Amino acid sequence: MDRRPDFPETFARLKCESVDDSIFDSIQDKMNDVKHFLMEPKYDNMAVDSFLGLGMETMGISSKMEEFSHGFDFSFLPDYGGLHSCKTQDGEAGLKLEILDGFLDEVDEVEDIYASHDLSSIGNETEVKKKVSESDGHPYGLTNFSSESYSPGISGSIGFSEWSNETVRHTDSKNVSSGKVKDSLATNSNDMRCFYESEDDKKPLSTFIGSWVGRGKRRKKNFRNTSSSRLDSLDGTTSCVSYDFRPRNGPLKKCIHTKTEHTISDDQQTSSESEDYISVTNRSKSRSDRRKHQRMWTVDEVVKLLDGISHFGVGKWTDIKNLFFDSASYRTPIDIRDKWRNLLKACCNIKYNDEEAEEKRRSASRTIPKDILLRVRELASLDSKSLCFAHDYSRSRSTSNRKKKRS
DNA sequence: CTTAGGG
DNA sequence: CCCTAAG
Repeated sequence: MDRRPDFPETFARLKCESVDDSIFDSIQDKMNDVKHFLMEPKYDNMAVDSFLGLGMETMGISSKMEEFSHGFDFSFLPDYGGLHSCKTQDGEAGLKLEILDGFLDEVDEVEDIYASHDLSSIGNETEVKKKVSESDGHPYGLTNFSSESYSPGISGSIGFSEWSNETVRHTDSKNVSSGKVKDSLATNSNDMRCFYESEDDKKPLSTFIGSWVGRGKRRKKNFRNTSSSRLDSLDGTTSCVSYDFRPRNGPLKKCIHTKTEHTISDDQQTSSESEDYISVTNRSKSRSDRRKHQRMWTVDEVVKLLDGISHFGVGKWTDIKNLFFDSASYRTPIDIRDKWRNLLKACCNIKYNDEEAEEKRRSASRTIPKDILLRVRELASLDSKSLCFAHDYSRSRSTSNRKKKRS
């Protein structure tokens, strides 16, 4: 055996490092060597062996595990058992691959955080997506061309082709492969569904918060009748401090305040105590509490919404949700309907161009691309109810303007 | 259960 | 985003 003198130190150092994330960091270089194996399922065992062997061949060391592991304690690998069990059993190998996938997913999610944190940096987002699709071998390339790329297939018959051309620019016109894959995309609803599912994860940061706090329980009816109301909606099992990172003009400080108080009180307060807590803080937290679970709508989501409306029509919110937001469990049909309503309002602000609308456009609808607003208007013009709403909305707003001016 | 409307 | 009423 031809062990190099520095070899023990290498692993001694490795062992000394804390278990949580540093192990992965240490072996990440080695992982690059075997990355291509991870992409090919048929190399599962090889991949795991190479991964756990830490590229011994390249270090000039025998690849025999028995020899290699002699004298070294690999128990620092959390839950992995010894190396012996790792290398032979398929089930365990699968487990390791899952763990690896988990790591990669984490990388993916973190990058998504950065990507979606700022809507204006869509260019960066596509960059990130490219990187991810390169690094994990998952067909993430699908996300590189946005839903606009096939929207002519659905909405073209209604005449939004200029919209489609317009918006491709917003997402990923740079992607070289985009056109090629786009051609291979059939536009029937089945393929469309797959596409949207793969396109799911443009997650704003609060997505993860949402998945922690569990939207399902929140939807429980009559939960207000329970003694501790929403404080118990987390079921006392939360160990994560929820935090809302979405960009906002409002009092973020206040928001954090109430949330940390919640997490403190969740575990220990009895129901009567929390009742007192509610009565004390009800007034102060009522506003922020109401929108605690708010999640920013990404441009892509709005596009999906518009595609859905042009596909099913206004009012078919459940259908739109099922087909276009199936993977986005946090968007209920009601949420989608509300977003459409808000889009109509934003539309009115442009349509009726008075001073206040100008003001509002700068603040509220500033983040909405103009082509989206154009498309909203076109869709609204096809729907009588939307037209009524827009008309009523603008009228009520102008009357309130008049009242303001008189006083 | 789904949608519409108000908050 | 939440709640409620109506179909």
